[in-house]
Amino acid sequence: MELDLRLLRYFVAVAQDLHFGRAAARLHISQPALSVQIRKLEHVLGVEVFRRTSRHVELTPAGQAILAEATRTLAAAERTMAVARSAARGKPGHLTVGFVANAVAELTPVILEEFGRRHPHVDIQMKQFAFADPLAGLGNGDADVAFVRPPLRPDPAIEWCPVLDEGRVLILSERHPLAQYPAVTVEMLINEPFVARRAPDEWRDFWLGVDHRDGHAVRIGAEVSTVDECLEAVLTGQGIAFTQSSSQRYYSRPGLAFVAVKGLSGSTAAVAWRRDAATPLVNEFVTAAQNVCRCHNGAPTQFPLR
Amino acid sequence: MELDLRLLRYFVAVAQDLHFGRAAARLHISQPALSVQIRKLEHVLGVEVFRRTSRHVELTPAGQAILAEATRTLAAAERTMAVARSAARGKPGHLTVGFVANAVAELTPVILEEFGRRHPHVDIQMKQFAFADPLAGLGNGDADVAFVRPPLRPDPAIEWCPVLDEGRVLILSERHPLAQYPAVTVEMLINEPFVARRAPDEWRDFWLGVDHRDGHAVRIGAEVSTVDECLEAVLTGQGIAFTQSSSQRYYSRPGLAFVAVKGLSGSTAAVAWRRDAATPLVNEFVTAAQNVCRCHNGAPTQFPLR
DNA sequence: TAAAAATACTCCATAGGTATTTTAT
DNA sequence: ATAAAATACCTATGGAGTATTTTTA
Repeated sequence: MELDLRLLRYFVAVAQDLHFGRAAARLHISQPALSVQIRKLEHVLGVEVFRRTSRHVELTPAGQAILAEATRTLAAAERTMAVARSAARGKPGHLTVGFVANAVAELTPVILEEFGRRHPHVDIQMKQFAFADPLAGLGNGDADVAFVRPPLRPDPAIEWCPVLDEGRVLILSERHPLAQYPAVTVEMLINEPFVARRAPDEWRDFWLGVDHRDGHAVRIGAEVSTVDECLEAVLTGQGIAFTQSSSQRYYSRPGLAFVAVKGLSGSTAAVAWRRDAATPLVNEFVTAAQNVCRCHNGAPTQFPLR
Repeated sequence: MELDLRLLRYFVAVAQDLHFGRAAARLHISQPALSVQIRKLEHVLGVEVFRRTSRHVELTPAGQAILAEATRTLAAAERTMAVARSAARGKPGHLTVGFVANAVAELTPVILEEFGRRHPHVDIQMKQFAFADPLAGLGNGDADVAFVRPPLRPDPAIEWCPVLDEGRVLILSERHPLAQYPAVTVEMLINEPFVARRAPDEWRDFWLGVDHRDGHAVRIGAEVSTVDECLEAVLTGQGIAFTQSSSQRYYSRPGLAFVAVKGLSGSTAAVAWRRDAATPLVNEFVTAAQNVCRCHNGAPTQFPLR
């Protein structure tokens, strides 16, 4: 019997949820169908990948090792599709650029244009990633290069260089009492419920402003995975949140208010890449990003807080 | 519709043969089934991958770009299977070691033992490659590290370090008149038919001794892809061939004679790896190879011609 | 005109659905 | 007692086979 990608997709889904029913729902198939396919995968691979009871599902050690490879394989397949799409558009080259939220804001199109001028034959695919993956696909090869925002878990395989420094501001419903203030302090927000980003700890904590709370625990009003979910939660009054100041220009919408926060440290946006996948194209892209950033008021670029 | 590995396997097979009928035979399916599946792949990818008439099949530019990615994807899948097999044997680590012919001869088991002593949790899979791939799987990720034999086409992604130097000798049928000589010169072989290895030019030419023929063309008696095919061709008198002298100890068999060749340059065996996939395990393996090679009469090890 | 790819059809293996049972907390 | 995974059984999509037609060098 032969391995096929469907089995790997199903495996990864279950590994993420550790729950057959929810994974099945996410895959748009029934739970029994998923159970059967996972058993088939285990037969093909010759190992149990999950240890499961009716109450608990967990990866076996073998499953953990296989998960890493399965993820890479699926990324390679994704890449094959991406290259095909590019080729279909008559572009022999291809570069997938990962990003989170609004990438490097106004600099994004400038960098793409700069790169495109030098490499007209390369098709660029911008691919957005949820907060859960602050490395924007660099971790498993889903992206060749990415616009990310530190803090990132230190990883010797990943290299990055800052492109843009900007402040952080508070977003809240315009009906919230604090929305009237021209500026607030973090102390004034200690007891406010926050919208938390579902992300690795260092990232989640940074955006909750944990370093500025003097050890006070955070009240969590909602958990979100994407920018739009975050704004939705803020608009419906489930909580408030910090965001990079460029959000004012990218995500402004009726009912949403932005307020300056005194003393709050800023956010850096950076271009990042894998050391072990630094192809000439990737290097060129990084160079383009650096050039653009140097042209805009020194390096890295600073946008005024409006 | 979703991509699946079967389509990629079929695609790669046709791309190799550029002939639907022969590829289908190699895949153990019928020619119409293969035609249908390739069309399905083209539909999934959204591009024509082959330009074909009833007389000619060739890759389109898109097909070429996609072929490279498809190969990588299949290699990743292979690797997933390999890791699963290792995990099934209770080994959390995995390393695929590519090699051609008899690798680094007597040093091979010594290196494996040395590495195994330091990394008992790692499962090593030795994988042999035909002459067509002198990089022994390093090119597309089929191997993590490999025992190869220069000359290799210069490739900035590949690094290697010599492990073993040995002479080259002549192999021929023992019924061949020259088999009686204690030694011969290349001049004596100018008009002899040779068994040629199906391999990239630089490799093929090296093993035909082209550099020692003063521009004289080589008569080709047979073309072969593997060591055993080569020996078979030599035994049946289709031609003679040069080989590394350790072949005498690894491939000696009834009817086969080995004769020294005066003035013929030697062959170097080396350990090689990809710069962009130099994981700690790979580095450790290379180190083990270097240590072993240093322990055996200086570096690289020299075996006497017997 | 001959070799090879494409089409037309038939069949069956298997992915996936629904209904139900088993199991562990 | 109950949530969740496994089993049983059924349906239908589509992969592969054989026979045939179309195409081009």
